[in-house]
Amino acid sequence: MGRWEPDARERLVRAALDLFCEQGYENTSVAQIAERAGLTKSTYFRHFRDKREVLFGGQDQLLELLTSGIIGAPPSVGPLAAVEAALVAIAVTFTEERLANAPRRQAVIAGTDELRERDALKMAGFARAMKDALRQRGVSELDADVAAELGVLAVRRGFDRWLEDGGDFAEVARRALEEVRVAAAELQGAE
Amino acid sequence: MGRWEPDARERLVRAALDLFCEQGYENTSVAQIAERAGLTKSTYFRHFRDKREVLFGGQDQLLELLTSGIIGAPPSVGPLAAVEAALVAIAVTFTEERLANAPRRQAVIAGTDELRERDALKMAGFARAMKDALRQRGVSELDADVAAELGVLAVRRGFDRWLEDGGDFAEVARRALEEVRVAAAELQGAE
DNA sequence: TCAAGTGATGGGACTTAGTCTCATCAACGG
DNA sequence: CCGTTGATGAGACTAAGTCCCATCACTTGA
Repeated sequence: MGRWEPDARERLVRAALDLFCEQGYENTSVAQIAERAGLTKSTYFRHFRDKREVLFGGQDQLLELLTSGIIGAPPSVGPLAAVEAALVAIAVTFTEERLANAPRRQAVIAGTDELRERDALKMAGFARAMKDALRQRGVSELDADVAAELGVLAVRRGFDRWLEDGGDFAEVARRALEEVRVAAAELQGAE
Repeated sequence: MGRWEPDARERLVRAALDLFCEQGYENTSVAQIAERAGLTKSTYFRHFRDKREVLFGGQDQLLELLTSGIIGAPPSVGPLAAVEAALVAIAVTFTEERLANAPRRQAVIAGTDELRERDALKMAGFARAMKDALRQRGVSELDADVAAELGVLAVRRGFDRWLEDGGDFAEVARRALEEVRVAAAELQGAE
């Protein structure tokens, strides 16, 4: 395991975020990112499959956590309770350090179509993972779809609130899901 | 309004879909698409902003239809009924001709991450449009979010069924929304 | 102590997406 | 018949992303 300066990957992430904030995503080249990290373009593409991905690292881990969170929930509980377990499961990745960088990261993503595209795909991946995991629990295709979609909505809303208020993501997400669940219920009769 | 061979845009769409099916999306270059359409790369990029967009034409129109469908719904009806009006409004774009090309188009999209990404962004755009339109009706931020997300889910599910069975999209989508609505209701107590 | 192996990196050639600018050509109005 | 307009062609250019090979740091085993 040869190594010169360690943490090449993290250095690339930091360099990218800094540059994107300083001069914008579009005005930043991969070569520039690599250079600031003390590396080259070749090395960049060994760590990230494209220019966007440097902002979306570690989301594969989230997929696994969501899946195992749902599958690991007690067999007796319903789909939404299983989704809640999934939200709690991913909370371990929402660390202080992540919170520190999140505002800048979100600002960059929000300002670039190319990045919002990647973000949308990641969210769709979350929904897909939760749906598949729910199906494994014997939940119907329709119920799994609805529960997963409400789950993703809760993640999005919970994340937004976490950005503002901080605190324990598990608790924030739990409240967001409850909120969404009640809204979905009350939507029924409202004419 | 000078014109040589008419319908350049449609020719590009057809050429692209054919080539993507014949040799795959990744193995097809924009220059190839343009050449088969009897045009050049320059002209291609005047009609579509990138290589992906040739498969997603006319979705701006859908945004307008969704928005006006929701805003134009009777003021007395609830969020989900307004969403239903939006689904009915977009049905005019789901023509026989579109149905004919849809299977091949879906197959290409499903097989390429880059295209699934664009698809996810479009769906997120639908949700955003519906949410904003609902907000204009005075619907709360939370309720608008939930109703819009359920609406997009209904569009997705309705579209899948329309691909298989054909028929009137308005009716199919209406049924899909009703289905989703009932599922969301029954999800509440299920333990 | 040194030689071979391994894994991460550097470097450069190459293809293609996408932008930009300028020339051209067909239709249309007067 | 001429000037304008709008769509196209052509080609230069930048940067993303791929590929291949050389190189260097570190490890392992004799």
